[in-house]
Amino acid sequence: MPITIKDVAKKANVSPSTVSRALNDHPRISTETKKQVQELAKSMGYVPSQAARNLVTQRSATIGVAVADYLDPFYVSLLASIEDVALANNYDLFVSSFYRDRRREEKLFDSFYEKRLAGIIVAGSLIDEGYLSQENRSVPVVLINCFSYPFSVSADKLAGAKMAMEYLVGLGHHRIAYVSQGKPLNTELLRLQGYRSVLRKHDIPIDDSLIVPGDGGVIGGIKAVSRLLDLPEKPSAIFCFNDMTAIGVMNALQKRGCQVPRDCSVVGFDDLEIATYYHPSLTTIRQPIYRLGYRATEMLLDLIRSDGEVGSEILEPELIVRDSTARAQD
Amino acid sequence: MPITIKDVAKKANVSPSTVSRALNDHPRISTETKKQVQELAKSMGYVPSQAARNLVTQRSATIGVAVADYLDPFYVSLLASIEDVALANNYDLFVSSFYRDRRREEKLFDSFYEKRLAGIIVAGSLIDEGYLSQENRSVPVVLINCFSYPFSVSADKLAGAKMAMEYLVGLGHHRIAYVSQGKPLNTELLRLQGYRSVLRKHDIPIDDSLIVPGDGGVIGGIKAVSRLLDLPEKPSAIFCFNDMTAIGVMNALQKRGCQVPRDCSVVGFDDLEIATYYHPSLTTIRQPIYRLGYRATEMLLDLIRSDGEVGSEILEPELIVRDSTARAQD
DNA sequence: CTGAAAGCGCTTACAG
DNA sequence: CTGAAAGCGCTTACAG
Repeated sequence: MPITIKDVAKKANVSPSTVSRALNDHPRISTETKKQVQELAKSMGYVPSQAARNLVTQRSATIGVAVADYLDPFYVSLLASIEDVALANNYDLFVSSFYRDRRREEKLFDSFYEKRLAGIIVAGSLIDEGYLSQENRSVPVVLINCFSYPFSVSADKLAGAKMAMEYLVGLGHHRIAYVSQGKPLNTELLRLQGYRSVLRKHDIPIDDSLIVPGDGGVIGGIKAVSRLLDLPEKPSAIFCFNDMTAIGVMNALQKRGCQVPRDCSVVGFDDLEIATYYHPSLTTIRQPIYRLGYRATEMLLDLIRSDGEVGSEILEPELIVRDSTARAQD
Repeated sequence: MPITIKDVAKKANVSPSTVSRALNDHPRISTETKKQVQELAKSMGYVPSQAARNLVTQRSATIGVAVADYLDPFYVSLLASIEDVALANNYDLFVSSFYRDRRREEKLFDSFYEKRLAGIIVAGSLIDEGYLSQENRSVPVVLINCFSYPFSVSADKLAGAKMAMEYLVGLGHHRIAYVSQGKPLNTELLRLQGYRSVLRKHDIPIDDSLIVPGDGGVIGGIKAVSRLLDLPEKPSAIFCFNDMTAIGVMNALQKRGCQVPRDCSVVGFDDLEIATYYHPSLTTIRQPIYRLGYRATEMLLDLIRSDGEVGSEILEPELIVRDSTARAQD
């Protein structure tokens, strides 16, 4: 059994109250007893029980973070800045993934709520504005990349998709495919909207057979390619939902003897580390990952501290040109 | 403020004890009141406080998982099986990374202990057997890939390294480099031991300039290559600490105009998803990732339930031949 | 089958 | 500056 505050009190010949105050640097306590108690507690290996403390103070210093997919480095990279801000403010993190499964996301939220966490950040939510109906549960929730939710930080997916498409069109590509995530979420619909609007703007006809579903991961990209290469008229460029999809796409293209970028250009979305190191390196739309996590956490801390009104924030993405794109051939 | 058991009791005109029993499916309670209370609680949106429950029952249904690096998919893949076993046994997971930093690992352990978690799994520990000295803190700890710790599950790194080296030597390679993780951990030393023993066995002289440090990630692999390509006599094959390192290595080789596998063979360790999808696909040593996490969690549950003696377990790795390796040229 | 009471390990007004 | 007491939200022997 762990050592309790009473054990320390007994050994120090003081009351539990005094031990508590000593350990919490309370002002009204003599420097002497404070130091004595602190040393004794340490030597006994005393570690306070967070559960007991949270219960009595009615607050918690833990933030819950739910990410869509551990295996997508985008979400994992987000954790770095979330952790930086959280630790700097003496919060720690409870991280979990819901594997792009709505049920699991709901369960995760329940389990966070049972723990009475101070607040929750969800990245890649499938519930989206659904969190609004949870407002009777009094816990602040901030979403990343769901701009329709009032407390959220997002990269501008529409602008990002437009950049990618303008760039490809500018290279002379007319048959441009889009490999989606396969789920009709906001973040998906905005990319698709960008895809369509740029084509329309340049009077390029929209061919729905060039819009194929992926799954947000490598496998989805691979499957998408086999559909695209079976088309009577193949695409000369492929815009992908994200970098993981793009890696699957590039891999499948190369396996089928289709050189990137000579025979087909590929553009991703996210700018993961692997985008730089894949061969060929990947042209992509960089999401401001660090800023996303940073601002989301600051926003959550604001909500925790003051219930203050905060709006949804939108950050600008950036086109990063690398070796997976080239001029259209003819 | 969240709804408490008292709120439900008042509204249901029963005592808090009865509410508690109804919600916990206690046997000695009438089916009728049980159902009534359960429905009322649900309609009121009552969610029990885990902190309060843990405090009074003196146990927790949460397992802490500390992994060396979120950005290395090896660790993240481990989470899948850990989660499977944990959820099947009604435990949930508290996951965190210590970013290959010993201080952070220590802090993480403290923070886990404050939460009085049921047990802890550490993958890629830098503390290793150091956890033994923490035994006064009464929490079971299972390590993954640290076979010198009594409660651990590991892949056989020595055997894995030997497989990789025997395979390369069998292809006719004599100048084989090793890119390490850069830290003198067990898991590293065993690979090095395997590297050396195979060379010795085949009477190939050991050239220490071919042993260069990486950092367990892509960047380390890239840096290692610039050192290797500056050698007067270049290696014809490179054995890498892990797949992430190998990706850095392959990338740097290709950037410097060195074709893989024609000019240089590369072997990784882990068999991450990306090993299949990188171009060229990576020959590697497969760690039984799912089994590692699975057995570690079962072992931890045994410890939680019975304090029973458990030994350290070693699982066999497997050589996966792909396209990053070829016969030596001359 | 149900309720009143004690207690888990803390913190914090309230006295002194 | 220190201690006794109450209480956070639960569970669970102990009575009835």
